[in-house]
Order: sequence, then C-alpha cells, then structure tokens
Amino acid sequence: MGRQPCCDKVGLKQGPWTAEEDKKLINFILTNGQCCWRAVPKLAGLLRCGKSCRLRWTNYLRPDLKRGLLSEYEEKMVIDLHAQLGNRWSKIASHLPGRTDNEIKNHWNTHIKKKLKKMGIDPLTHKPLPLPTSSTEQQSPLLPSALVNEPSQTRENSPSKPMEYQNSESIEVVNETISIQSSSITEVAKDEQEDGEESTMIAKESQVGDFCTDEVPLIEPHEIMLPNDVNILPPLSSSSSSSSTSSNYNITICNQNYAHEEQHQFLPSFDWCSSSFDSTTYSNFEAGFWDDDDEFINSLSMLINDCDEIDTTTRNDATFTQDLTQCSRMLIDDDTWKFEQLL
DNA sequence: AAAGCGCGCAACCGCCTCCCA
DNA sequence: ATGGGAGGCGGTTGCGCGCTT
Repeated sequence: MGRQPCCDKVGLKQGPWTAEEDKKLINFILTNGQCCWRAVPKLAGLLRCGKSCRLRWTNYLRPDLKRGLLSEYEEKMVIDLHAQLGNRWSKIASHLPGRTDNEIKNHWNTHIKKKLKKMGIDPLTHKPLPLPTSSTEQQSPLLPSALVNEPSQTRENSPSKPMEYQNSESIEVVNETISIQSSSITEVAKDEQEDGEESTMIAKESQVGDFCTDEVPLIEPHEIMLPNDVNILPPLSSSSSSSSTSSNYNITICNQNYAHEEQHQFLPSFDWCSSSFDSTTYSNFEAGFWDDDDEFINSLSMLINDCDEIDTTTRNDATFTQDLTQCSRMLIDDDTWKFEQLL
C-alpha cells in the first residue's frame, strides 16, 4: 500500500486558479488566518485540495510577496546560498524576504543555471566545469564561449566557437564561488544543528568572496507592503510576462492570467498599509496573520466584501482598485513609491 | 500570417519531516 | 516509543506566451 493521498481528489478542481477561487481563498484567510489547510477548502467553499490552497497562497496570493525578476543582489545571494545549502530552496528563500522557494527554484532552473554554465561553473557543485580539450568537438555545449563577454545575451551560443576560459569575468566568478564554497563546507555541516545561527554564519562566510550578504538590500516589512499612497491601476495589457528595470524594486502583486475568464471581477480595495500597519503588525502577520489586529482584519474583510461599486474614481484612495489576481506585474519605484504598470 | 519552437512559471506529485496523541 | 496526520519541501510537468522562421 502506498501512501494515502493528501486528500480525496474525486470532484476536486485542478489546474489554474480562477479569480473567484482566489477571492474566496483570500477572503477566508484574511478572516480566519492560516490554519489547518486541509480544512480550508471546505470552509472557504473551494473545490480544491488543501495543499493546493496552501501553495496558491504561499506562492502567489500572500501580500508580502516581492515579485518580478530577482535583482542582481538577490541572484548573487541565491548562488551563494545554493553553494552552501544546495537545493534547499525553502532555506534559501528564507534569506530573501518576499521570495518564495518555488520562485527561486524556478529562477534557478531557468536563469541562474544557464548563467553559471555559461561562466564555466557547474551549477551543481559550484566548481569549474572540466576544461575542454583542444578539439572543438569536445567542447561542452554547456560552456559556450562568446556569451561570456556578453552576459546579457540569452541565446545559447554556437557550439562552434572556442571556449574562452581566459575571460576575466568568468575567472573571477569561478574563484569567488570556489572560495566561498571551500569556506562553507564545514559550516554547512553544522547547519543542521545550528539553524538559528545560519544568518550569522552565512554573512561571515560571504565575506570570503567579494560578495557579502550584508550588501543585500533586505526588504523591510514596510517596504514589502504597499504604502498608503500606492495606487494600482488596471492592467493596460494582458501580458503576464515580467519585464523590469534592474534598478527598481519589482513588486508584483499578481499576474495570473485567467484564460477562461472574460469577466474580471474586482477584489476589494485594499489598504495594506493602514496607519496601524507597522512592524508589529507585520509580526502578527508573520505569526498569525493579523490575528491580533481586528481592526485591520475587519478593514480588509470589509474591503474584500465590498467589491461591486469600485470605479476608476476610487483609484486615488490609496487602495487596490482591482482584483489582486487581475493585475499585471507592477513595480514600485523606490524613489516615489508609485506603482507603475509594467507593459 | 501562420506554424513551430523554446522558455518561463504556476501547479501538481509524492516523499520527507515534524508534531501530537 | 510509535504510528498517523498534516504541513513542508524539492522535483517535475504542462500550459501559455513570445519569438523565430
């Protein structure tokens, strides 16, 4: 007998979440907090598995998610942490506020892996890939040459080009990675017992290379949450892809595309950053999702439940004016804190 | 303009770990 | 001490979209 499935899948819906489902889930969690995911779908009126609800919430609907492309710092930190922790995405994610393990995992698999390979680094071991022999037919396709000089290039290079290990950037990164890793091996062994000291340990180790986690622009809670004067405008296009400027914090509220839903329903106007939303609130949020902040919850719930009369004139009211799930990716300009649409 | 292809990412699957009775 | 349940986690899949031909 195998393990029992986490839930009875008969009659349960699978596949992409609809706006209506998101709304129900958000509404339920804002009202009741996170508890007993198995019971959530039933109580929230969803035909979903509890796991599915949890994933949807943690990976997508959580309001503290910082979305959009990873910044260079974040990317570097991911590489650094991966060298120490391996594929322990949740641990890596715990060092990157607002990022989910799934997001980091995806980014690793789709972007960072390729980058490292292009730099001649084995993404698994963080060691240099074996030097190819002189003959071109032995050149690894994973070690394309030309791109080393063009980091922004995304295409896989022509395998006919010779490798250029002499490239200074490549060498530098390799050395850095190795130095970090070598210093990390023994520390990582301790990681299991000394989880609490992980941050300190990592910060210390990171100083081995020229990259230090201290440099990482950690996102304070108030930076993750939407400030009072934030406006979110409806998407101007249906594009769900993210294109971002590297200098901005890219905070995406949501970008799901509901392919089968022509009617976009508006979710509540939302004021995450009410005056009471300070670090204390954030702590509550982290611990029990505003369990101790009735006023805040009530405010959110009220907003959630009052979503029929929203029109564009309310946009200046420091609130979400559109269904969270219908927003395209948006970014927060770190200077003005104004939301802008990423087109 | 249309078809094919590749990429990115949300979601699923199933094993692992933790906690509690 | 142990067995079961629930959540956590990492690997994988499949779909949608954009780019190329």
